[in-house]
Amino acid sequence: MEKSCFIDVENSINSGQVFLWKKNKENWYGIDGQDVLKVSKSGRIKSYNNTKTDFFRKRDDIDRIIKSISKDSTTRKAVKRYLGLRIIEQDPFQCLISFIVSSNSNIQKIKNSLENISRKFGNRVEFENKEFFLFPKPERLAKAAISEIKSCGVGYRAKFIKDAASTVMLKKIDLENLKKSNYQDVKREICQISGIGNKVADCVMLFSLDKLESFPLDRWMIRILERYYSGRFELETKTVTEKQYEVLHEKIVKHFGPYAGYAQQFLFKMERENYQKKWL
DNA sequence: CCAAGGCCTGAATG
DNA sequence: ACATTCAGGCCTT
Repeated sequence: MEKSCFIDVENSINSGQVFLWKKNKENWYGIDGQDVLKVSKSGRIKSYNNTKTDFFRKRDDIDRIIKSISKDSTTRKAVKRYLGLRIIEQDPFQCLISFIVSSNSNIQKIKNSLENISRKFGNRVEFENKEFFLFPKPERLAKAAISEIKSCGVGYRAKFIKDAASTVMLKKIDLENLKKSNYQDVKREICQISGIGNKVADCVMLFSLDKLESFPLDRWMIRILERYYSGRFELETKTVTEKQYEVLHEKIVKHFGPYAGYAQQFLFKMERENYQKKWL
């Protein structure tokens, strides 16, 4: 198979980008907003209601991107090991809520909470004789009681979820429109939603708003930078303050270039596998 | 601008 | 058993 069109479905889904996915025999089934996707081993997509989507970003010139981000031996190793790993372009609202839920949490729990949210507030559909719950629309979450949202296991994030849903419902923020804006503007916009800081914003922007220079800096990525790039990306404070995050991101884009987000995904995947962390 | 403390929750650790 | 810690952070003092 040609390198440029190969998609490693398994590793792409199991890399902390999406959560509402499960495997059934050879295929992966997942929720993407108001659609259900079935992805075959080769990356062929069949969907419940044919929403237009480029889920695996086939439009990206992956060879060029890989060449562009391969700036050091660590990245080159990660890219080689996880060839076919892709950035996923998912439904923006689902992505927004997913990463609000993700803060101060872990993959297992995020998945659990999101499944509860879909089951409780999303529409039930049948696809290939299987039952699915679509991701709830903004209106539904906006009008939900905080206590109802809390019952999904999200704790103090319940209010963030409700507020974020209201913000989208009232079109104070137009997610689709943000795809056309630049990195700085989008980040400023969505960081106004409470529950969304730098890291969550970068995830939302990278995985749903077409901002490939986003480089989510969580504990893992900080650890990776310390371990493999000693000195180059030094933190000047003990904790990652807002200012430090910004400074660090500038250095990162200077090093990895405009597709830094892809580098992040390869590095993240490699390090998590090294530590045998569980995925979905 | 930075540091410290609090926050839901459940799995892991002592 | 039971308490404490920790996990893909963020918000408030």
